[in-house]
Amino acid sequence: MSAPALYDPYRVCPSRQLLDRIGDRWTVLIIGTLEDGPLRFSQISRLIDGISQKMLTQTLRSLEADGLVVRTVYPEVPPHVEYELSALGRTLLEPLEILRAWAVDHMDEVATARAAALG
Amino acid sequence: MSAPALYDPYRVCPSRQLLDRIGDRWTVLIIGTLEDGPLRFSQISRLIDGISQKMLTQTLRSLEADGLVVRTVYPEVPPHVEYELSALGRTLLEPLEILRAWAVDHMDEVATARAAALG
DNA sequence: CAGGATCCTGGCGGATACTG
DNA sequence: CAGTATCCGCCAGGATCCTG
Repeated sequence: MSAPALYDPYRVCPSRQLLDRIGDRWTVLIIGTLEDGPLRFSQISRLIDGISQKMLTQTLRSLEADGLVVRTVYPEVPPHVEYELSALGRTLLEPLEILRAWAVDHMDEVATARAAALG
Repeated sequence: MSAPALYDPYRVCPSRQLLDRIGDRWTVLIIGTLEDGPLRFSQISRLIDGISQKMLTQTLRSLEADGLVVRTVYPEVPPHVEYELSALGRTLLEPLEILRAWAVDHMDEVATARAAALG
């Protein structure tokens, strides 16, 4: 790193970081499950069919590091860990809902266009 | 494909497709450049510093196939091709702006949390 | 000018096995 | 229960060269 990068996408606009955050395959799904309250690791795992435990752990850790999710460990045997949205994380729910609404309203048009593009 | 996939993320919720669409590194940036009107290939290329010509072509083709962008070829020499947002594409601007607003308002908190997570 | 075709690499993410 | 550790396939995406 002799010189600063001429092009650092993370400095172009702050929304780039957000898009990286929510663009991955699991983040939004996990946030969705936590919308109604705290859940345990195994509960999230069961709610999101198809997620590997590696990716669940990894994404939860990342969400925690970003301050979007709070992780609470109850010192019991067997272990009991709960995850819940932080105040910051909850502020993200509304933008995501708006995005979801757009998808519900327009993704059939996208699907139609895509199908037409093939024919 | 002897049996249908038990877990097809594309059927879980329509917003998954949208997130795949806008989650990649270039889609939103390209849509952003087209917000104020049609542009030529080389103009977009110059506005988005760091994009390879392969990814620009590929993403534009994909946006066109999804009906979000309209591609117009003017039969001239040298070639003249313009890209602009479709009506459908323009409806996506508002949700994206809301997301961008969230990023502007809160990404510093995320950055702070992330920094604290390291120490 | 606006791409098409190729080669190549990093790292996302799945599978599996093991642990306190 | 809630993870950690390891191996590995796949492909998004960059670099490069070529063309109508």
